[in-house]
Amino acid sequence: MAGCQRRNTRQRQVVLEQLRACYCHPTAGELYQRVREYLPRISLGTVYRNLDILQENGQAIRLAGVMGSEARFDGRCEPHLHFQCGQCGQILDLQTEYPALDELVGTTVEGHTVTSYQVLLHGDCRTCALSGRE
Amino acid sequence: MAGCQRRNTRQRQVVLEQLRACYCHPTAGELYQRVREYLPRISLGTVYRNLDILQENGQAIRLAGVMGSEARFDGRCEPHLHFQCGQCGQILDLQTEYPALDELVGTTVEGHTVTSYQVLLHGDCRTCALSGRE
DNA sequence: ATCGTTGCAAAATATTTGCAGTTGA
DNA sequence: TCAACTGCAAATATTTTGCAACGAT
Repeated sequence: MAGCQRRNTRQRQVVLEQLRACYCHPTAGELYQRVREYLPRISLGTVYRNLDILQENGQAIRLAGVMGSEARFDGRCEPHLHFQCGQCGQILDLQTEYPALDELVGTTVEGHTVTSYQVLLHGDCRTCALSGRE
Repeated sequence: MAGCQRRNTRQRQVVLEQLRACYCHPTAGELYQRVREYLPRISLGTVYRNLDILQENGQAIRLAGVMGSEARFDGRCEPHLHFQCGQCGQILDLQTEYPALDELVGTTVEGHTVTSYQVLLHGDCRTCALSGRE
């Protein structure tokens, strides 16, 4: 179903809307809970299917492999840095820019054409650092 | 079991050995298959448990942001770029270096202390591009 | 001897899918 | 129309865990 004529369903709209409204890089399950406030009868399968389609459209990004075994999603698609705290697990968008990486997009690196990138910084977030947890 | 005295078991040795011997950034299941050639009675649970411990030890990395729903692992821990092909899904290590990011390690970005990072480039690999697939 | 580790099997999680009915273009 | 989409429920896939036996130190 990749090259077909997509329809603009209410479910797809609300999934995208709530993904964008939410700064927490939600898992599919978390997003499902939020979307259910607007579409109580939506199913988790539909959320997964729409997340796949939104990725194809370039309207969502999947962050797999971040701590924990659930994939997380981001509705902000301009390349930007992510930071994940090793203590609280929270994922944050950073404003800091890396022109060196932006310049790779559209070029070829070691023979491979680059169309986008993801950066994940690991460490201890300000809140955890201040609270002195170790 | 995080702060305990680790033992150097044969299972842990072989898991690390095969992770390093393998340039394909294997999933836990793929690694399990390889390790079984040497330790036929090892269980998948043990592979998962050892991958967790190796990550704690800084001897393995769980790749962030990769396509697909299984986690993938890398036994090469010096920071380096990864590239994943959107067509064949293959993940490659790149040699290209990005000092700008190395410099972030040990510093604070927007208040958050950075201890490590991962970069994943997306695009079309040379092989897929040459084979003209779209 | 101690206690971290293992294999096994079951449980818990997470994701995908078949299908019949619904709906957007 | 009619093919894309949905809800539901079942199927799969992935990861984690309890437990008794084992083995490194």
